[in-house]
Amino acid sequence: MRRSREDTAQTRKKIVETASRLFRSRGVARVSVADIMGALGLTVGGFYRHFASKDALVAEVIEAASIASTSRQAQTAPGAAAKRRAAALVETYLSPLHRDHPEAGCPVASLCAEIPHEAPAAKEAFTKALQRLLAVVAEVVPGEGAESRAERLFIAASLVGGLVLSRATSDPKLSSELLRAVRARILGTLGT
Amino acid sequence: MRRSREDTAQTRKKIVETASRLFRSRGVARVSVADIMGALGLTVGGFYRHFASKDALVAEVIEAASIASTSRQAQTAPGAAAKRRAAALVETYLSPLHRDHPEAGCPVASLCAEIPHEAPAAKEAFTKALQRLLAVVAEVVPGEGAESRAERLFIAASLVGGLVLSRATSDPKLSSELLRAVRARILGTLGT
DNA sequence: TGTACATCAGTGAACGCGCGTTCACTGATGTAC
DNA sequence: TGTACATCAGTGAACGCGCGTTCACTGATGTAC
Repeated sequence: MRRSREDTAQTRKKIVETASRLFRSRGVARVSVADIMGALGLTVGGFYRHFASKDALVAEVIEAASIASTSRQAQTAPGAAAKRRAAALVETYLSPLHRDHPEAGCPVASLCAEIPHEAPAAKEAFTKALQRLLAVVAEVVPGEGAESRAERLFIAASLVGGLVLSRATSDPKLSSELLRAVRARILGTLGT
Repeated sequence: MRRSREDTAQTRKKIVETASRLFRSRGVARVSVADIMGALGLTVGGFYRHFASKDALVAEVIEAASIASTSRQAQTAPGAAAKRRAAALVETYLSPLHRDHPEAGCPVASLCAEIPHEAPAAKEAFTKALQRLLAVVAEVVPGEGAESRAERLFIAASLVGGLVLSRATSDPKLSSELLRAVRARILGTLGT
């Protein structure tokens, strides 16, 4: 039966949040619309009152997860100097906690290899998510020139590459070694 | 009807090669057994004369693709000095050609984000593939100490991260910018 | 403010479809004598 | 070397299953008077 406007808005929000966690932990292709609705105690049919298709949800989820995770990151140690905050960013991003909890982590890292096979809307949402990640890095590695820009692109690539590889490795020793090495080297690059 | 031993061996080899291309370009979850057999002009049923399951094929494909792509890389400029060869490796790995042709490229980069959701055998095959990639980097960035090891892990993470992000971006300018920046920075790290 | 009615969030069953896997069957290949 | 037979690579249809999406239906909510 019909629900109140607040209930409707809340259901929509819950669908996005649940899908966001599921997509990041299990991948877009491995999570069905029924999985998402089932996790909320709802049935599949109702999904289409909120979204035109699964593809539409994917694009919205990427944006929501990206905004949530970058704004969380941007709030870390707001008063501190750039270098100190850079160290905090790198240590958080390449932590065992982040590695072991993709469902609450950076969507750029968890979805990057799946994106080339997704619908155009998802690719565009991902590109914006990557730009948001670059903006977070920019708050911590400021500078106007091409050199600073290149440094930020490099740091973003190293962060994502380090995290993704540490997650994919079945050897726990190699996995922590990767996190440690990439952390240390990025901080070295920054002269910290 | 029954085929000769050579025919049988060749069919098996073709299944692995075709799956290898398809998995790298479209992802494991998005390629069906029927897709692979169909691409060879065969029917699905015959697949199970060669492999116990799709999972078994995935593990074998990761190994085969990894061996093929690292041995190709190891043969580049065999006589040259390490630094020269390092530059060649970085430029090949982070080239627009490699970005635009995942089906013939590094399986570590094309499969890394899908691996956490695959069967254990695939995860182990991937870990070995990553170790092979590290061995290729080691030929070009030699050294015994923990520092050299950390440098190689960092380079591998940057290479994979740079390639994966350049592939996932729908903005062509950002994509080439990423390749260029990561290339330049890795070469800078190596003092080239 | 009270009432009659239109709206629409969510249900639950159904749709066509493609998936991984199985299986009885075929006939050329390989082998034992 | 020649022959009789067992083997098995590949066929094609079928299996149960889960997918994304649709739809007639329900009844509480929102709205128009």
